[in-house]
Amino acid sequence: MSRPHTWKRFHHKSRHTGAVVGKRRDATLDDVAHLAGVSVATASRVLSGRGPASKAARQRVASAATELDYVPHAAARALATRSGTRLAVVVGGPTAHVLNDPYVGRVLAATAEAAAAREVGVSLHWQPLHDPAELGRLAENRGIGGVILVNPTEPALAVVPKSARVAAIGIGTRDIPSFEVDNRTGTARVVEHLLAGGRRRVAMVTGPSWLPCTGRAVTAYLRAVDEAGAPPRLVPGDFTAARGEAAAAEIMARWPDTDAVFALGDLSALGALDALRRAGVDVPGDVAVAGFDDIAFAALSRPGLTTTTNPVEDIAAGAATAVLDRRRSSPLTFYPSTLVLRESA
Amino acid sequence: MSRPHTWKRFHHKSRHTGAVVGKRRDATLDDVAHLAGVSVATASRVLSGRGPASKAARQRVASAATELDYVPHAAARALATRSGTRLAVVVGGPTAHVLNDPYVGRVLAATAEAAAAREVGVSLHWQPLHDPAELGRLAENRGIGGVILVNPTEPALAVVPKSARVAAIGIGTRDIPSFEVDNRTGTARVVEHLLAGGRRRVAMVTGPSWLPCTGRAVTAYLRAVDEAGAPPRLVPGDFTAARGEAAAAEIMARWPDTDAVFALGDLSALGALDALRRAGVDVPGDVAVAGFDDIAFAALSRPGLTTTTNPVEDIAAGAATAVLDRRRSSPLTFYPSTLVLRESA
DNA sequence: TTGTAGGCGTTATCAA
DNA sequence: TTGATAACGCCTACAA
Repeated sequence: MSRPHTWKRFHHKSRHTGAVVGKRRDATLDDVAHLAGVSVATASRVLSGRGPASKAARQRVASAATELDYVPHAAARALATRSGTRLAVVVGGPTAHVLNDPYVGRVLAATAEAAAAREVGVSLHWQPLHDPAELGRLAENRGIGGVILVNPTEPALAVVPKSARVAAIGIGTRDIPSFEVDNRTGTARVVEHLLAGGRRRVAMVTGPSWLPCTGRAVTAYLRAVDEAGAPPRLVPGDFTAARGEAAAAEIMARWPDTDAVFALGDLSALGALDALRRAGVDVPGDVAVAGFDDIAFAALSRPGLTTTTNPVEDIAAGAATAVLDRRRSSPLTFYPSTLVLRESA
Repeated sequence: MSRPHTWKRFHHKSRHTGAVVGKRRDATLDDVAHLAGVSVATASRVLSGRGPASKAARQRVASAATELDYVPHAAARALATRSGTRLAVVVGGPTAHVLNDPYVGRVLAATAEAAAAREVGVSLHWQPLHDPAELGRLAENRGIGGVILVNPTEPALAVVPKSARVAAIGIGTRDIPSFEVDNRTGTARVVEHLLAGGRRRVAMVTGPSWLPCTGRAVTAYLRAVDEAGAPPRLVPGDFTAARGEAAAAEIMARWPDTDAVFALGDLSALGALDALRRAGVDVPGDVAVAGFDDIAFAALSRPGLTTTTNPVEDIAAGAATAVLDRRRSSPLTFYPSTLVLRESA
């Protein structure tokens, strides 16, 4: 209970008054253990939550820790536990330019917040399509405690070691839990809304074909129009505004009687909307336009863009906490996509 | 040169062929040292770049390291060197909502990329205005190797320990190097462009008053209009589209002969543009509108928004590398703001 | 210029 | 349930 050697008592209550205080050594596990009158081993068990500890010990260690304002040293813990010190966010895409996508920014910010709460950092990486070598190297990196795959491709999923702590957004496998926008339902809602508004010939501008979620949305679209006895009208897209413009022109040339355009991705929808209006088409009078994602500008465009809003931050946070807490989560978690009605449809 | 004990030779060339390989222990400094035939100390000196080492040793260690595909264990290094394992991005603002700002996403993504190259992670934090206590705690956290302050306030700057490795974006001090958009020049360019286009009564919608860069831009605006003999017309703003709308109404009510509106922040500019058009004002015929920042939607709006583009990613990367490399950089680095001409002005 | 050895702060093993 | 003690992988006096 008492130490044979003198112990430099460590105590600094209410340090953070806003003023710059003299730099003092931060509290260490030793400090906590001594203040609580137990061994470091016991203190460690209590604070890390693993291993046995008596009610009494648990109590004393806990109060000692708060008393000393103890914060575990992340690096030391990572070293001892071989757990890695950061969470890698790996984004699949044709070029490194995807890292500048606002969507990636949202995912990264939410991930970083969740990670910060657990004393871990985040790093950002680009995963070239069809070249998963870099991903393998990343997953093996000892500094990396977990990986969040954003829009991975099949080959990328295949190369991730089964041992790694991984979650995915966009598509997963049996071994890799994934956190998804329920864009099947989201798409259905949009198409149903268009049909309910009296539109009978609804065309769809898809997303890039390599993106798994594109397939799910297309399927949902085809099913919805089929059930309504409406003709399927598909045009490939890539989420860009430019492609949306071209797609709209293509649609009106090929099927002049089209009365609604649904684009997977708001940028494409806005591009289509713009192209239609420039061509003298009244939106939503002649043709309704709807998008997907509810980016900030959807509310700012004139007319406002009817679209679907997705809880990207929740999804990213879910994936991050699943990885960080090593939770064995269900292989597939869907987050609801909600229709947002504006003037365009 | 030779070890007394048997050494489990560690060697795994070309592991990363894309296939899932059997998990093998990663190369450690010991492995490198042995392969190079030197002590760990020497290997460490060579690889960390500090301390003396003979040409020969340097050479052998280097090739051994690449041969073994050696990557330093970030946690171990951080532990030994007390350097921290992640970079904190701290964003000042009225509410935690600022963390969802696309601008923050850009900064974070660029920072995370720069950090990833140095085996460190990034975490994201909100700094409430006028309550720097949390910042002090953060700067003391042993896990944090550096701090990047985004739009800090004066009290926040004051509380950062001088010892900490800190850089700022938005405003700095003598001790805290800052990396800035040259929005004085940027503002001048915009106003000059408006004047050159024949506009004589240019109103400005400012940014939030607590933001230091707002002051710089306002000063530049006042100077530019003064030099042209034009009347100063200032209306407070907060970067939001809603405020831009209200500001436009305010401007036209107060100074009906205004022929140009310059808003600090594209969202406000777009809001103003929208309000003007709804009020039957022709843009740019009657009134020109210009913004600042060149957000994605500036190009998508109709008419396209004339604005200024800023190298946010470069700025963030500059701040990050300055902190990570412990570079003693000049106290103030400006990045150019470039005029982007579109239809609105 | 080099090597030996002692931390850095936690966790985990193994007796007690 | 507890407490020594040996890792964990790297850095760095210090001595050679």
